[in-house]
Amino acid sequence: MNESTTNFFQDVYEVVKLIPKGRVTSYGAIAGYLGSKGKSRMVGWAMHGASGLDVPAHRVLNSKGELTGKAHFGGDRMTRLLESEGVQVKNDKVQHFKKHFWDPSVELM
DNA sequence: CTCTTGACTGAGG
DNA sequence: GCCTCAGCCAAGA
Repeated sequence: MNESTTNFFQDVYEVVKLIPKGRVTSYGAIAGYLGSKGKSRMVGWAMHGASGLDVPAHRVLNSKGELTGKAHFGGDRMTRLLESEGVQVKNDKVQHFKKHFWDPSVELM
């Protein structure tokens, strides 16, 4: 495995694991915290590979607070997980997104 | 090796 | 609020 690319994926997993219960963040926020925000798609791809790992990918949403990755969890699994953590989800979108938002570049400093 | 796709984002119309 | 475009880069066909 190449260190350049694989490290990014591992870093993403680590950051996602640090997301507190009942909090959510965005692909772009993680990408921006690690390197360039343009890598937001790679964060999404990292989540694709996070399936089966101990990574709360359901806490990672797009910039609008929508559950874009919900389809990859199978049905409403992602929605249920978020609601069970105290996050209100309506029409595949997180309510009070700004309130639940967890920014690694701020929280982790 | 080339081309397309995609769990994204911000800017512009 | 919706559509389009450009930038980002890995994986699959």
